[in-house]
Amino acid sequence: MAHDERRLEVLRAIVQDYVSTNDPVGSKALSERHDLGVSPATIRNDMAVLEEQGYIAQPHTSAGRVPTDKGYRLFVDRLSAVKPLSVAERRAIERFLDGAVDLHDVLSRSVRLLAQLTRQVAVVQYPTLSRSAVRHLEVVQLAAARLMLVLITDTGRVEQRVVDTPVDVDATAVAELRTVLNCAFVGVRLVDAGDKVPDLLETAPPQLRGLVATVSATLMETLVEPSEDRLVIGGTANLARGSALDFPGSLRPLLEALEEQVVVLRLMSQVDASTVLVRIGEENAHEALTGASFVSVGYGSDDRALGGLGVVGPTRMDYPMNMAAVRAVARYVGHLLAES
Amino acid sequence: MAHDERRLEVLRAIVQDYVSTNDPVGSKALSERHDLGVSPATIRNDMAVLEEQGYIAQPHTSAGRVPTDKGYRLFVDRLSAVKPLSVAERRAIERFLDGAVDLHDVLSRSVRLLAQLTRQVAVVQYPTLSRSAVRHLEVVQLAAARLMLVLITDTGRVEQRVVDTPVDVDATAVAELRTVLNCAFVGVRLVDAGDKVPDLLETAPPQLRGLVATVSATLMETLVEPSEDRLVIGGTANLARGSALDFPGSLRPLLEALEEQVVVLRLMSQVDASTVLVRIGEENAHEALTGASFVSVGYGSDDRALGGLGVVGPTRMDYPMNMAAVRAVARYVGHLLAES
DNA sequence: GCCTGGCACTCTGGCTGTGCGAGTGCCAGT
DNA sequence: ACTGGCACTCGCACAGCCAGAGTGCCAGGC
Repeated sequence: MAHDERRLEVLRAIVQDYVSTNDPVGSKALSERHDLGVSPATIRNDMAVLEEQGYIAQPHTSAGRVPTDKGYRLFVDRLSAVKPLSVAERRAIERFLDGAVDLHDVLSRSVRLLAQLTRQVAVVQYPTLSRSAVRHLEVVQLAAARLMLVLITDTGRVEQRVVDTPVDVDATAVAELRTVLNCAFVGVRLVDAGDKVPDLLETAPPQLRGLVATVSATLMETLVEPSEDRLVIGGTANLARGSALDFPGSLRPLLEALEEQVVVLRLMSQVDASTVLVRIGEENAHEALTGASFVSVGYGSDDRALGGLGVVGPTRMDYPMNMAAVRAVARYVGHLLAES
Repeated sequence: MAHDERRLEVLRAIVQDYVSTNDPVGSKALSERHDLGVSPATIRNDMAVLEEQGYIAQPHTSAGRVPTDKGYRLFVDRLSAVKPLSVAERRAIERFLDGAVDLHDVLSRSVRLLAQLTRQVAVVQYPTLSRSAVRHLEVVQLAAARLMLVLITDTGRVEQRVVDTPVDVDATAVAELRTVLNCAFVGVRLVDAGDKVPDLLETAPPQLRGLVATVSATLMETLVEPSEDRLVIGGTANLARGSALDFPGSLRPLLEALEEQVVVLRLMSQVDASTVLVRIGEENAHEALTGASFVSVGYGSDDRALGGLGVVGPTRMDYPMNMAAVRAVARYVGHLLAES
């Protein structure tokens, strides 16, 4: 039916206009700015139907219409083509990210880049420990009965813990411990490392068993506890751009939620590397994120997502652009981490 | 002269009232809320003088008076006693910071703590690399001609760099390199490490010289470049509390300045561990910080400041409270880092 | 049956004018 | 040197009003 089709076209036009102007859009303005081939009156009828179906709403009687969350959802699912980035933008990404010296550098550059590209708040998750593998384990002796354990993952993360041992340890024991640990764990996914500990206790030379037992307790704690999934956040200044308009009350709850991290981390955990995940307004099921949308995707080599990254902004955002930017940056970060 | 003294008393009263109520304070309100022993009319005369001297100003004719930056300065320098924290607060600090497992954990807990305590934006600097000493240097072989260098400082910072070598390296060379580097650098302040490199080149076994040369170039870069002085920032949500009132335009410039980090780092570089540094409004000589004050202090064992921490808030802040909190947290962080 | 132009209606936002209250500065008196 | 009194100045809040934008509905045309 040409009928329904035009109605969708009207919805698309409303979303586009509203996103770019930030004014509720009326039937007259619509017919002027878009070639819908029908008069404002007809558009009004369509709008009435769209409103009844819950895709748009009017803030006040006699103001224009505004897309609802449901309207944005339809737009994202059916009406928007992901627009490819311009060559200049691609080049900017490369220029910006090349030359990063370590993991933290890669991630903090990414966050700045993403914030700049999208003019939204950018969020980048550190590679999840559980999905990384051990590249190296280092044991440093700090004192007679105090060791420092340094874990280096294949994604470049470095984690350290201090361990107090019940008895003094001598230098050769430290060296042996290092060898034993590395033989046992290098190349092993952290998620599988737990299973290896019992074996290790059996196969280790007798004189090391006590030490290994002490150390592996701490190790397990470091590896298994996924609590420390860290986030880098940037571009919060972008929130204060159209603030009063976009976030009704204040942006405080949103800023708080971002700092809490836990909300964002939960979202990130649902992400995979192949499709861009969009959460719109109420869909986030979190009070502070009312009025906010979340565009995210996993990064990592094709088979497994090491972590996620994305942007947070008002529901009134340019979805195609944000989705494109997020995906492009994620791809590039994935490559960078794969080759280092 | 009892005259001048009372005038200062009036200024103090104005600052206190204004900070707590956020309303310009008038002569009548002053005489009611404080025991100044004189009538409003007299206070008016004093206020006229204070205004002439530039300590206070009135936003509009016939509104009360508001302290100027100069007024706050005088208040901080001469009129305020640093109020000691309550026992409960001290205990809260301990409870909050104990149990931190590594450097990042200590600092991010501190930032949260400080933000909560002061209800301002909190800023904590990572221990400056140049003032730290080498605890351990680790060399990990990633591939035949690719090494990873891991630097661990006595403050718990870990820095890593990947080095590509011109020729393949074998495992024994890696082990020797590790030994050589550690013998040479462990315990050395990073700021002094540069001088050691030439010696190292001479004393190293001949077959290692090439490798040492390659590696030390990267090493120098890591050590000397102080670019990577990192910051942890938290509590930005507190900016959005009284926002409209405290930061006239919007908080965007302030948020941008905080994310830039460079402005804050410059301030941090002036900090030492013994005195709390307060920068008020215009004193910051940075446009974005107009209307903002900065309270900071160095942390570290007594002799040297490892880094700085502080809070940023509106000039209209409770200086004594903030100064006390900042100092207390800095002390505690200093202890924690010293003993680890 | 769908689209269109016209019309009456509603509601918000901005503008103006007014009165009130808060606060000041000055002056004369103690 | 301090105090009480007084006239004056503004900003703010409130009410009333007007204009503009946008809608819904209806009757007529293709």
